Parts: sequence; structure tokens; C-alpha cells
Amino acid sequence: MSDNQTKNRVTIYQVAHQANVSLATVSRVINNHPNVTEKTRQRVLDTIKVLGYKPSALAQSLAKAKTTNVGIMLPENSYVYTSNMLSGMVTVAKSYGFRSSLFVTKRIKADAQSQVEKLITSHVDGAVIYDDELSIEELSILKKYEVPVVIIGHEIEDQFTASVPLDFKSGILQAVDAYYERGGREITFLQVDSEGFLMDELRDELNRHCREKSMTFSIIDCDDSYQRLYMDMCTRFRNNPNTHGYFIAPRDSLACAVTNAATDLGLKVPQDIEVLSVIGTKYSYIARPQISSLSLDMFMVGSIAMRMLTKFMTNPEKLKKKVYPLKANYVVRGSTNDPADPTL
Amino acid sequence: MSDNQTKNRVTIYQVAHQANVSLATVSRVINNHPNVTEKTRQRVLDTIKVLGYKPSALAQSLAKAKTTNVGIMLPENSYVYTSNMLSGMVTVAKSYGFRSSLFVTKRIKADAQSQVEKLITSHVDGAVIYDDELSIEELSILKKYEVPVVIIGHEIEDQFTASVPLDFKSGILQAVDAYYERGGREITFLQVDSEGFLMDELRDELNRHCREKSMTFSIIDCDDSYQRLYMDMCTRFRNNPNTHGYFIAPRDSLACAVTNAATDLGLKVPQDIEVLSVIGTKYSYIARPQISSLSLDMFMVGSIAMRMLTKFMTNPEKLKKKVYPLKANYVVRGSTNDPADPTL
DNA sequence: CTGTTAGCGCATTCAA
DNA sequence: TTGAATGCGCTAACAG
Repeated sequence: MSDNQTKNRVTIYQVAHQANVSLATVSRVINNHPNVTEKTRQRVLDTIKVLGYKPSALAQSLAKAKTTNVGIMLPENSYVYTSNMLSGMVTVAKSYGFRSSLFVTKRIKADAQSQVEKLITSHVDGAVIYDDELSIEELSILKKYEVPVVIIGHEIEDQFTASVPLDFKSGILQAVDAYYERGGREITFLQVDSEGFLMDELRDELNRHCREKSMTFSIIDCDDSYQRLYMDMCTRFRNNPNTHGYFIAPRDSLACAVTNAATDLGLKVPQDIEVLSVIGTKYSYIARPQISSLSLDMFMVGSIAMRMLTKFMTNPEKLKKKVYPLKANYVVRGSTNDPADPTL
Repeated sequence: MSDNQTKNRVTIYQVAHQANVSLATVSRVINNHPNVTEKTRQRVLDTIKVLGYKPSALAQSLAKAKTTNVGIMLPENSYVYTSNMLSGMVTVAKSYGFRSSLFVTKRIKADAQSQVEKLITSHVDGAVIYDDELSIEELSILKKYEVPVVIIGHEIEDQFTASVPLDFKSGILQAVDAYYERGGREITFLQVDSEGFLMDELRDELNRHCREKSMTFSIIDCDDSYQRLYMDMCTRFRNNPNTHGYFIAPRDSLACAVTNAATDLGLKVPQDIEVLSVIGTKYSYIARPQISSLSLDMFMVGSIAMRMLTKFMTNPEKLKKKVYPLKANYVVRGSTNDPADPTL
């Protein structure tokens, strides 16, 4: 089976021979070059069909020094929002005629780096990267190979790098300030091990902000698992029946772990405790109580990033805005005490 | 930018020249061939490092007629369970040294076919396919190119095809029978437009089964959207305040649309209506009330399929079981009236 | 142990 | 309009 690629693959030579033309002509037909008689073009097209010839993207890429292949780099753990993002990227890439190669990275720097190398050896024409572990250094390898890259999450910009920074910060601060306004002083941040530095930055910023306003800011370290967090919160609430405060969870499922644990132990949400999910998905409004969250359509984020990349690859000078910041909106739902949002 | 691949790419020639050896020797070093002096090996390794040489997977693949590239084919719409499956596939592929190319298909036959062609032109060494639109015919093209394929969802087996059939049927029937035993007679099936024939088969089987037991079996056509289904169910329940019966939804989010609409309009779940989700994910137990569902770890499904593929590609005779059926377990939760499951 | 050579399948000059 | 020749970057015999 190791030779399955060659055994039965019809090559351009066979087509040429069968159609009584040179392989150059076949190549011209394949690539829609003008200088071919309609007659011979038809003949070639026919034998292509008869032989079931499919050009080898491999050989084409090698000869053209172009792959029509884009790389997509994502953290290994798959969440609803990353899969939405991925979906957006792949859909757009496909519509522009690009194939998508997926590179997943563990939350370890060495792995991220090795994936960047694979990106290079894979000869992708460009890449969209959403990976918190990757610093600018790692990405500089890519620059050397002059492969256009779009970074999601950070603001980076140079000759071969564009970016789609994501702003969750202002939305969070808005939510926290609203909480402060109505008298709240107690913030609890659920910290998952190595969520990436997007979330780390958020935590630090939040910490600073709370300090300024002299609110208490505590951190709960937790696993990235609904079940375990649910258990932990249950024991927590059981040991401390009059818990109150404002809980901030990185994602819907973890936010639900908090609301469910609270509800199941007789605490009222949002009367006793309030809960906010940083990255909201549709499960924000499917859950009961619905979760107040920051809303940003990650499918759209992925689409935009990939659209930027295609422009970047084919027409770099046309890409005016190399930085396209996106902001997540704070959407008030039932898990916080904010005055009801009239838009709901 | 169109020439970015060649411009700065260090080739094997440059390394050979710099290290004062022939390109064959460099190739040997790269591929860990034994017959190289430790001294020259080091010299080559050093200059590789200095020059920052990265072998071109493209040229390698062309020369070796092997790509170490696997194709993954999935429907375009991304659900939690497909992304879990994808995650499992990619993780395993990576651990075996394969890169993953993603091919997404619209729910249209022509598109599925064109993606199969891309699979061929892409020179993947093998592919895992989960796509309900693809019949055996379409897949036969792959056979001609002798590319090993693992199909998820259907039972197919021949020289170049293995499969991981998924059995949701027996679980569903078990649930429905239990409903029958406790006196229930009214089944309602939520049918999403072109969910694929996995779900279609299930519906037909269910219909037959209900007919046999003289239960009523009605179908509600609905969109693939939580929000719209929620609205539809709301008006339905409003117009019909004493609705009862057993609702079967294809996925958690749609099942939640039913339970939420019911609950929000004062109906009790599971006292008034019961709800079952066919493909259950963690949102089955995150939602309130929790959703009874068929449970099958799709990450595992993806992992298994990909592991089969790697065996299939490298050592086809070693793959004893070319069909590896997986069965989804019926897990009782709060949305149905089954006697409580002691395992919970 | 190392170098020479001939492809892999195709695009693209340059002649004809 | 077409064909012959060359090369993309690398591997794999085959010599030496």
C-alpha cells in the first residue's frame, strides 16, 4: 500500500500520449491557457475524462511554488467557540479555493514551536493562527519564510503579519463596573490552568481594576472540566451557605457549573450570586438561568481572519487595514443583576 | 508575494554546498539513514541549523509518493459532536506523525463529490470520512486511487475501506420501548432538513417500530436553529396547553429548545412532556432539566477511526477488524420519566 | 561511507 | 498553436 500514490494514478503523460499531444498542451488545457485550438482542447478534455485524470496538486505546487493551501493553527482542546472559529475559517478558505491544513498545539511552548515548523515544511501559502502560547518570537520564524500570517487575539502588525485583536477586556470592565455601581464589591475569577495569556491578561487587568476600586478580587483555580468544577462549587457552597459575590468564568460550560451548583444547593442566581461567562456561545442563552456573557460571533471572527489572509496572500497591497480589531459585547442575561436589557 | 515559497527557502543544495557534501548525504541525514559518519552527520546537522533549513514536505512527498497527510471529511455545519470527533481525529493523526487536511462538505451531493476529488488531487495517504451525503458510489472513486478510507457512521468494508458504524438505533428503540412500557403512546420526531441519512434511517425505523406497536408517530419539520425551534415550540405549546407525549430531537441544543419552551410556558418536563436527544454531548447534563440522551464519546469515535486509518495505511494486513461498530448508550436523565438510573 | 544520476508530476520558458 | 527542454526540491538506486 505504500506505493498507492503512484500505482494507479493517471499522469499528465498518459493523457498527452493518449490524446496525441505533448504534455505541455495538456498542461495548458488544465490551466485554461488561451493558446490552444478549440479542437485539441476538446480532444484533451475528452481523454482526461476517459482516463479519469486528476492533476497532482503536489507536483503543481512544486512547479509553481504555490500550494493553494492555508494552515490553521489552534489549541488542541476543542471548545464550542474554537470550533465555530474553525468552521468560519475553513468555509471561507474553501470559497476562495484554498485547502485547509489543521495544526493543533498542546499548551506547551515546545509543541507550539514544532507546529510552526511543520507549517513551514508543509508549504502553506499562508496561515491563520489562534494560539495563546505563541509569542512574537516563535512567529518570527515564519517571517523569514515570508509566509503571510493572520493572528487572532493579539495586535501584531508587520510586513508579513496581520491581526484580528479580540477585545474582551472593555466588555468585562463594563460588566464589573455595573456590578460596582449597584453596590457589589466581591469578584471571584475562575482560573483554568494555562488557558493562554489572553485569559491571563484579562485576570491581571481585572485584578488591577478591582484593586483601584477597592473591590476584593479572589481567584479560584479549577480544572477545565464542567463536572469537576460543579463538584468543587457544590462543596464550596455547601460549606458556605451564604456565599455571595460575582463569579467570572472563562466559558459557558464553566459558568453553568457555577450556576447549576448554586441552584442545586438552594442559592438563588442572580440574587445570591451573580455569574458571568467571558466567552459566550449559544449555550449562554440555552442554559437556565441564562448566562450573562460577552458575545462575539466566533464564526465571524474566523471568517474575517481567513478573508484577510486570502487578500494578504494574493494582493498584499490591497489589504489596507492590517489590524482589524473586534470587540465582544456585554450581553445581559439572567445570571447577573443588571437592569434588564431592552433588546432581549 | 506569489514567489514567497522560493525566494527565501533554503534548499537541500545550499546545505550540501555549505557542508561540502553531496545532496544525497544531506538527504541521508535528514531521513536518519544509517550509513553516514558521525562526523559528517554532525557537520551537516550544524549547517542545517545555521542555515535554518527546513525540508520541503512537497518535494519529499513527490519523490516518495507519500505525503504523511490524511484527509478528514466532515459536513460543513459544525456541531459540538462533530468538533469533538474532529478533535479526536487530529490528535491521533498528529501523534502518528500525520498532518490533517480538512474537507468540509455542504449538504449537497455535487459538493460532496467535488470534495472527494480534492481529496484525490491533494494526495492524501488516507482519509476519514463522516458525511451522510456520500453514498458508496461516490466513494468508489477513491477505490480507484487505492486510498485507504475509514467511514464513520455506515458499515462498509472492502479492500480499501474500513468503517466505524454508529449504532444509535438500538438505544433509541430501548428508550421508546421503555416509554411504551409505562403507557406512553405518542412519539414526536423533530426532523431537521437534510440532517443526513443517518437521521433519516432512524426516523424511518422509528416510524416502522411505532406502527408495529400502534403508537402514534408524528413528525415536526424544523430548522437547524435553537432560536427558531424555541419560538416554534412556544407557539405550539401556547396553542395547545395540554400537550403531552415523547419528543425526540437530533441534538442537545434542539432538545433544549423543546424543554425550555415547555418549561417557560408552564409545562412540566418530564411530567407533561418527555424529551430525548439523539446525539448527546456534555450539554445533556449541563442543561436543566438534564436531557436524557444517547451517549457516545465522539472524541473517542474520531480517535478510533483515525487509529484504524493509520494502521490501514501503514500495515493493512494487521488491521484485523475492518469494521468496528460503536453503540451509543441510552442514558436516563431528568427529561424522561424512566425510573432513575442508579449509576447517576 | 559518499557522490552521481535519474526520476516524482507538472509548469514554463524558448523554439519551431 | 504546439513541442522540446529545463527545473521545482527531494529520494533512491547505483556506482565508486
